[in-house]
Amino acid sequence: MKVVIIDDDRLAADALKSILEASGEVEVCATGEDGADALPLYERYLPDVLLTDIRMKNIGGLEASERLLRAYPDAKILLLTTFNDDEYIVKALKFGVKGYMLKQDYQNILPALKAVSLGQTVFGTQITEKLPHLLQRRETFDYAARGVTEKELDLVALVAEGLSNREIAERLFLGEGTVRNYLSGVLEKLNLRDRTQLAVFYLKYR
Amino acid sequence: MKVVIIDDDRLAADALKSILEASGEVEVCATGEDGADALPLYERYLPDVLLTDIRMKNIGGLEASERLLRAYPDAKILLLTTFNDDEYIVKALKFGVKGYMLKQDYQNILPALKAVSLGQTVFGTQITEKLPHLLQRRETFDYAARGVTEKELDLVALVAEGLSNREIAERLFLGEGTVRNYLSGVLEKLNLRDRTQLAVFYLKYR
DNA sequence: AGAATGCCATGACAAATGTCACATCCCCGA
DNA sequence: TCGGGGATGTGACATTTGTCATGGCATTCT
Repeated sequence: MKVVIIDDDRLAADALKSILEASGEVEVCATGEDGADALPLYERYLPDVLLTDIRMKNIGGLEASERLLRAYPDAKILLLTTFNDDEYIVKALKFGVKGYMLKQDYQNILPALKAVSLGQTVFGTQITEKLPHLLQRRETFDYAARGVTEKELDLVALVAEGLSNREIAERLFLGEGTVRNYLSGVLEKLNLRDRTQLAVFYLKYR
Repeated sequence: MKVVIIDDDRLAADALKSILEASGEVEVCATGEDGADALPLYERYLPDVLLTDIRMKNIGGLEASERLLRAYPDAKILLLTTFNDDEYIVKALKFGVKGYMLKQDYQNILPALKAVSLGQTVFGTQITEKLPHLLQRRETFDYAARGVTEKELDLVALVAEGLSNREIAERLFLGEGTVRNYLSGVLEKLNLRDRTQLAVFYLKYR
C-alpha cells in the first residue's frame, strides 16, 4: 500500500512514517510539508491513500483535499489533526474525504489506513463520540425557560405541521379562539410575529 | 480478536466465519441466529466486536444493538446488511453502533473489523457515498418538475425565513400584490394551502 | 366563604393572507 | 407589423390570523 504524508511538523511526519513502514505493509512514497504539495505528490506517486494534517502554514489540509478531490474524485484522503472541530468534519465529509482521525490516535492508524484504502470511511475514536451529535445537528432551545408550557408546545408542533387554527382546535378538542389565544401568547413569549415564523423557529430548534 | 456473529442466514454466517478465521487474527467465539441471541452471547464471550445482520426473523439487529448498548455502552457493534437505508444508518449511529457495512462488501470486512475493535467508526464503501448527504440530511425535491421557477423559489425562501408579503415585496422590489400572486401560484403548484405549510415544506425539502 | 389562580372560551376588530379578474408592459416569433 | 405570452401590477373580496377585553368555571390558597 502506497501512502503520501503531508504534515508541516517534521517530527510527526517522520514518526508516522516509521510506524507505518514498520508494519511492512505500507510504503511511504513521499512526505510533503504543505497543502500545496498534495496535488503534485499525488500525481507523481498515485498513492493508495493521502495522509494529511489539517493546520499547515500555507495551504491547509482541507483546502488541499478539496483541490485534490476536484481533480481526482476517487482519491482516498485521511485527515489527521490535533483539533476536534465539528465544522472541519462536516466540511471534510462534504468534499469526500474518507477519514478523519486525531493525531493522538496515531498508534491505531494502520487499520484505519487500510479501511480507507478500500474506499471505506473511518472516524477516530474521539470523533466517533461526536458522530451522533453531528448527524442530527440541531440547536436546542429551552422553551420552558421562556415560559412556554407543554400544552402550548403541543399547539406549536401542530402549527409546524401546517395545520390551521380550526384544524388544531378540532384535533385537541379546543375552541378555535382558544387556539388563537394560546398561540398569541407563545408568539409574544418567543418574540415572533406570526405562525409562519413560529413554525420555522420550531423546526429549527426542535 | 474475539468476534460474535449474529445472522439468521446460516450460509452467510458460516462464510463470514471462514473468511475471518482464515486471517488467523480473528476467533469467532459463537454465531447466533437472531437478535435475541446478541445479549446472552455477548455476556458469555465478551467479544471485541459483535457482528450482526439487521433484518432477522424475530428481533432485528437494530433493536438488539439498542438493548446491548444500553447494558454495555462500550460494546463495539458492526452492522451488516443487504439494504442501504438512510433511516437505519442514522438510528444505528444514535444508538452508538460503531460500523455499518453492506454484506456485498464482505471481502473487505477484516480491516473494518479491526478499526471497530479499536473504537473507531467505519462505513462501507457504498455507505460512504451517502455520508455527505446524510450529514445535512434533507430530502430533495425537484421544484422545477412541478413548474416552480427560480424567481418563485426566491420568494419561497423568504417566506421560509418568516418574512411577510410586504417585507418580501420590499426586499425584491416587487409590489405586495405581485408577491401574493406569485405565492398563490406556488401554493397551487405544490398543493399547499398557506404560507406556513409552504415554509415547512421548503425547510424539509430544501 | 371569599379571593386568587389557571384553563377554556367567546366576541369584536384590525391586519394579513389567498384568490380572482383584470390591466400594463415588453419581448419575441410568425 | 401583429399578436401571443410572460412578467408585473392593481383592486376587490372572503377568509384567516393575531390581539384584546371579557367571562365562566373549576381548583386552590387564605
